Amino acid sequence: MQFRQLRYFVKIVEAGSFSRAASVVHVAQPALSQQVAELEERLGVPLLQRSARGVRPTAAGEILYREASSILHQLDQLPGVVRPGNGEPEGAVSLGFVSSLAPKLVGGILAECRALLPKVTLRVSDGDSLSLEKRIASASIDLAVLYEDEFATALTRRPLFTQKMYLISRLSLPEHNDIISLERIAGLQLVLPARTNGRRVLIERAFAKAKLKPNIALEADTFGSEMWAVRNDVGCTILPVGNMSYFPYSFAKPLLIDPPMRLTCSIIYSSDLPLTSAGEALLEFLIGFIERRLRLDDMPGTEWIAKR
Amino acid sequence: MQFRQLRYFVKIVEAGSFSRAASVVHVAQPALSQQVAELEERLGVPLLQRSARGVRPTAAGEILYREASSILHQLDQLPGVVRPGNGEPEGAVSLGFVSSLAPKLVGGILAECRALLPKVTLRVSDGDSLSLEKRIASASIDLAVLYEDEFATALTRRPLFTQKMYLISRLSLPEHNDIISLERIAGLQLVLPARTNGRRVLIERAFAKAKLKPNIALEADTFGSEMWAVRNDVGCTILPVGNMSYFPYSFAKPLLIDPPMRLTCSIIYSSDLPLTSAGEALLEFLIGFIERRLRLDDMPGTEWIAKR
DNA sequence: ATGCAGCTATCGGCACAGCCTATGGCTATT
DNA sequence: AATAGCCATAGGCTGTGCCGATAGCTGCAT
Repeated sequence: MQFRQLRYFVKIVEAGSFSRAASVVHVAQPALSQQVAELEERLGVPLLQRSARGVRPTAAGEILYREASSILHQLDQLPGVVRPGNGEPEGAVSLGFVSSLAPKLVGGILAECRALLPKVTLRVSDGDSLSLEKRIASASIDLAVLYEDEFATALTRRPLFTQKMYLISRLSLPEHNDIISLERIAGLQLVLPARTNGRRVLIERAFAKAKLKPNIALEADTFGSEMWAVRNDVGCTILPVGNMSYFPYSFAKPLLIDPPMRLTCSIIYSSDLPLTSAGEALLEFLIGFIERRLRLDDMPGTEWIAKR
Repeated sequence: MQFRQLRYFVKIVEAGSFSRAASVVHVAQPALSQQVAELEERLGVPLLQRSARGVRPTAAGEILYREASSILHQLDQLPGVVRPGNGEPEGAVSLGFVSSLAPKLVGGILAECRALLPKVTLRVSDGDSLSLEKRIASASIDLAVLYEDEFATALTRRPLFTQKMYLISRLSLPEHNDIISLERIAGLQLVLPARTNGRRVLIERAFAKAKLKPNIALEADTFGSEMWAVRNDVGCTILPVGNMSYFPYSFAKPLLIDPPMRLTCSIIYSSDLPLTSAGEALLEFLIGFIERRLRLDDMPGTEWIAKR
């Protein structure tokens, strides 16, 4: 793949014709034909619809145009971005939040960060813990807030807080003292998210450690569908009670799990390479922000562990 | 600028040495020296600290490493992303929100969008209306929600709602019927955001139309500082009353402005090129989401105008 | 000190990617 | 039917970027 090909392609789409674009980029028209042809071959998709009046992008071409523009834009910014930041944190930082936390955090973070670090541009995405981890590894995002206990060596981890896990079910189970054992849970139908979810990973590991196997009745990837399934008695689920605040439906009393299971929320970033100064500043800001937000909510079973 | 250079550079940083990287990318070591030298010259900054044991990135090099990794990652994704999406919307969409609206909207959007359009990855940024507009023009983001009345021709505009503007001051002003004229306001000290802000642009235009000039006592770029300044009687400001809900401080009663001034909130996107199917889906989702959110808040002086 | 091992920078030569001009085929317009 | 504009193809040329060889540097062992 060539940078030049993308630049040509973008100019051709904008000009609506090979020949007009040729005069814009100061090369002869056949050169553009060649480059686009190679691009199309490489991607295995026709990108432009040729006609006697010029060209129009195909569906694939439109997608490529957007992606390419964005890439080229980043490329243009490089010379400015790369100059060593002197003093005030400045530049772009990409954040990733695990989907279950994103709604609670993102809005406030955007607002406060803009006031506190006005020269820092934030980009925010969400996803499940595993894909966030991958995106950290590939340096596609700088910092991620997610649920995870064990990490690849290339990641630095700042644990923030832990949450006790409870068994949630539609109907009451006959347990003493509101405590239920893993053995008992192994006999129940469970509703859990897919294996890319940090909570799921923790649960699997707890079962494996006790030489048990969870009995998964349904994999529900969005929290809403998971709650729906539990409410309709498809099975039980396991989660920190704090997560349920948005779903005040009628469930049985949560049962504490024995042995206790704690979900850890951390901020991670790549160990391979230090953060930029803007990244550093944001890391500290995030820790403070999440702590404040957490104390505000005061969810049972939640314990703050990060040091400042 | 060449992709090859970025790819080489990234590999060199990861390998910690030119020669090791050379064997990784299967070229001779001098080729890498050349390419990096050219890259450094082009950017005007040394990127690598050479030593007898290998190389370490300089501060600028670390920044470039992050940026380059992210660019190359996008590049790698291209072949997969470009293939025409059949049926369900899929792919990445970049959204921009004007800073004053971002906190209210972003969290909920991430959550609902993930449930509704699971295959769509969102990237979110915020900024003031003018920079968002620029980023739309450069295709660095796909859709933006902002305050603006007049647009460059290359932008398509979907107006969402308008809000009546009021004069906010610390102390009561002796006006009849809670209405104040622009002439009167021209005699007052104002606290307003910088010229890149959509609200500021609207106000400037209203004054210009009446052949008046606003008397700016202070430019306050974050909403918090603006409110602080008004509360401390540095001057008055002009805004939709809905914006003040987060600042329940003691101000005088808002005065309606004569002639009436309405701030329009719109979604914009590039007219040059249609949205991807994921972008289309998100546009419709956003309109619905913002309408619901607005009706929930029920702010006085707000009028929904978008058609479905 | 001296030599060695390992690193990066420089140099000259070569191959090919990518550009140019010229041209041909196509389609919509006149 | 002629024309004007469009894109694709072909053949020749040029400059970019590769290679191998080598020089210069630094830290470490002898």
